[in-house]
Amino acid sequence: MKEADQTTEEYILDRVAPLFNRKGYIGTSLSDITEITQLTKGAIYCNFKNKEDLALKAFFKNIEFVLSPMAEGIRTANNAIDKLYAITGFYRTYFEWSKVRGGCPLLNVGVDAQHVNPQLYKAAKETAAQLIGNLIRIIEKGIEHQQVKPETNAALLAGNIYAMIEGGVYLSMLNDDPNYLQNILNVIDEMIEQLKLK
Amino acid sequence: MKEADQTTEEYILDRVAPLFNRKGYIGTSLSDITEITQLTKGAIYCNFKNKEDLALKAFFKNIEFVLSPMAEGIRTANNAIDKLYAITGFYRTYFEWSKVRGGCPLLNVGVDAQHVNPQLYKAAKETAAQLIGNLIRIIEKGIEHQQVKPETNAALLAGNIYAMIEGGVYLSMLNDDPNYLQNILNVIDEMIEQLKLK
DNA sequence: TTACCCACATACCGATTGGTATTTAACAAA
DNA sequence: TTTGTTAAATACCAATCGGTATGTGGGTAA
Repeated sequence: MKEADQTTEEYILDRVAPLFNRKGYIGTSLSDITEITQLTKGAIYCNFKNKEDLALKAFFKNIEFVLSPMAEGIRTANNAIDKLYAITGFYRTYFEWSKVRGGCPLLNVGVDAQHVNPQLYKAAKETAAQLIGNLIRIIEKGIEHQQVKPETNAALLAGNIYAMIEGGVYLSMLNDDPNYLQNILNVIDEMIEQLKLK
Repeated sequence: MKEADQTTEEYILDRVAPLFNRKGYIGTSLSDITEITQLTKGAIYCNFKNKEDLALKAFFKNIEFVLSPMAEGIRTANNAIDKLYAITGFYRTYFEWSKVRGGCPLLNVGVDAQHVNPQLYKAAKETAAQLIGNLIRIIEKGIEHQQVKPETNAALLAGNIYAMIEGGVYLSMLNDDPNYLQNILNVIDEMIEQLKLK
């Protein structure tokens, strides 16, 4: 059941995080949680302050899980254009990858928690800001190192790219069809190609 | 309280629909509903089969409300390109317009209901299909009448446009900042401009 | 005037909610 | 062997959940 060197807290998070991602904060009940962990409320409340605490940590766990393969690809690429292609390349695997986890946690929590749980909503907002911030920095470094057209508006472009990605993720999840995301990634790749300094 | 010629059913839907849009299906309780309508459960269950029935009708009410200004603009335009511009023009008002209603019902229900309420999820899916279908038909008619480049892939383009719009809506709602949507609409407008048959 | 109908209110239902106080059992230190 | 600690189980709580059975009061038709 529990992996060898895993604490109970980690074990609970591992089992519960996908549940929160799928059913949302209110939709996930304590009995759902005790059922999937095969533990009792005593164990849950011994390791987490309350449901909100658990949900928040589950969100970060989900984000870390679904995004973990992206960092490596970005790091490996040694110029801005290739880093951007690494990002779209990662998102080409994202539909299948996040689907087993209940979809994109950023999209799910951002929509689900807005009028329901301020803390979770704030966490989603900050995560999105961080992702877009990373993208901005890549583009700006690209301009700095003469890899990207100097007239590029980094913040504008980064926001557009993430809007397109999340929109593609949304339509793909809604229709259970990876093509919506793939098609929008093709458009983004064309945009990246146009950024190149010839 | 209730408008003159309004049935109780319409009155309940009017008051309850924004609530469902904001808080989701599970997040909206019967006591929320009786509170905002100033009616009792007797009145609710006299006019609706159950909570699911009410939520479903509330969704369609929300969709009809937020999208109602779009049809007129499309109808008025007398060629495909102008109809497409009418759509992006409408979505330039969409952030403020849908915000008072609790955001985009298509996005909210599509994300919220997926693993929680199959009927609502299906309704969101079908609504999205209808919107994209309309867009496809406009583009295809444009090709037919030599207003749009004949090599245009209507289904592909329509899917991309809606992904971009919903992504922009998502980021704008998440950050309470209309610019994400505006910026992506600018990109879409550029795409429309390129569709023109010179 | 009476009888009926029906929209809505009231009162109640068992089940479930998130949370807590108490108990238990296993282990470590003495 | 005893004691202290602590993680987890158990038992319990008031509040709320969605839903229903019964009451009630005003309008309508006979």
